[in-house]
Amino acid sequence: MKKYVSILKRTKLFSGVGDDDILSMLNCLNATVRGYNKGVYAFRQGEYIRNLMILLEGRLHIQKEDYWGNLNILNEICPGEMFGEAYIVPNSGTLMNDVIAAETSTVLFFDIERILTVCPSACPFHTQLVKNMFYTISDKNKSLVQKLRYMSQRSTREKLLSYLSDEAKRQNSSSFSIPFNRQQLADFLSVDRSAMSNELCRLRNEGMLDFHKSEFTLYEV
Amino acid sequence: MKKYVSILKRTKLFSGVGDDDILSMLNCLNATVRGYNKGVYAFRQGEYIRNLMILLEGRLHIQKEDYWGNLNILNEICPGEMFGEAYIVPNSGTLMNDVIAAETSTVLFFDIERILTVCPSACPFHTQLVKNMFYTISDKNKSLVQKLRYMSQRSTREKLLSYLSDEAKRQNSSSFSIPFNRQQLADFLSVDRSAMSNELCRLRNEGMLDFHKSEFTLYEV
DNA sequence: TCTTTTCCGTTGTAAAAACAACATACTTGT
DNA sequence: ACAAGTATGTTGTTTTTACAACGGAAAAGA
Repeated sequence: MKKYVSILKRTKLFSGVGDDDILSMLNCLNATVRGYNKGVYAFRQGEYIRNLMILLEGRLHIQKEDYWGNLNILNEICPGEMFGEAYIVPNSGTLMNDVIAAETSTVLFFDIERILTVCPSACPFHTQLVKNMFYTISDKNKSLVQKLRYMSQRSTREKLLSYLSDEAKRQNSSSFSIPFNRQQLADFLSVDRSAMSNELCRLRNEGMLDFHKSEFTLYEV
Repeated sequence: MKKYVSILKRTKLFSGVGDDDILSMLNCLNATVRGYNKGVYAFRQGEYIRNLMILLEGRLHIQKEDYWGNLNILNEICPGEMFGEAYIVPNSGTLMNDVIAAETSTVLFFDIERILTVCPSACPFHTQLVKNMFYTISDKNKSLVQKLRYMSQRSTREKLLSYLSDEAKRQNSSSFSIPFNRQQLADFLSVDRSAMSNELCRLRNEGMLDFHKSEFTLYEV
């Protein structure tokens, strides 16, 4: 468990907590670790989730496949990110999506009840942890709203532009890279790959942007 | 403030807290009340939000209008619901959407820092409040993911069917009513109203469902 | 009750996306 | 280095949606 402390100290959840305290908190919170090979399902629709999780290594995709095989990547989890927080509410039902390891991944499992119920005065960092957890889930909430904004755009062109301009703003540069290949980006935005590829090239021809692989550059008008 | 206790005791946030305790907690949490007439903007894009809010009476729509005037209702807030939780993270930037009173509304404002930082041992219900708050935001998170699922459907037909079947499941009946008129439903699903109306009638002709105004009935295959 | 406004369905047209199929460039594994 | 597999761009066709415009029904207001 010790080898993950260096990762955890950089996560939002443990921000402001010292190394030794992280270790003792992991014990206190009943944390366990599990690995998933690339392409393996970590969780499947219909399963019960009773833990809060943090991705330590690798990359996870939260996705949903409909009756006709259309795949939609609802979210991408990167190392240090927390997930599963939507299902820890008592009687919240079963998981509605699949979680698949886009790369070989390591996941940390928490007992959420312990975070929320253990007397805070017993552990000096407990208050900080609750605060961090709240900020984290609040942040995720915001990014969901953000994605909802991309998705609410009517055309593929607008979906692309809203996503790419947000990404440029987020990375603070008109040149940036995205964590998707074409098919994944199409799935993320819920559009057809070839139509999207088409639109990207059209935008390039119009001089609005340029790209090589997953590196994009946006141009002013 | 006293007159709102009967509303608050039925909210998720104050679930399990007694009347007297609610009153004292409102003081402790620096709660204030403000009213908005129907059609008035409660908040506008670009404003800073530093509070957590609960809608006491009325109905709010969280919406976004793009450059070309397309309106998208991102969410509907009903009495007892908490909102604003995505913007209380330090340095989370300004509000990205508009909040408009769909009906004349009353809103309760909290100081979020007090909830998270005041020593819990000083107030016996503090732990419960934190727990409730976490469950609430977690639940909202889930409903955002749910809406994302509707939006990720490629066609208007699929968007309608996924939303309506979810609503039927949620209300536990094949006959149910939705809180939108046609234009609002179209905005919610981010599609054209007339095209959606068209698709609804097509579905009715195919015998998959029936409707009068906002009352819907789904049929088995 | 009468008028005005809003809501809903309908139709035709133009635009856009989905789909299918293929060519080329790039990766990966051996 | 070579072969096999994957990713990306391209084109033409079909399907679907957006848009605009309108008529009737229902609701709200005077």
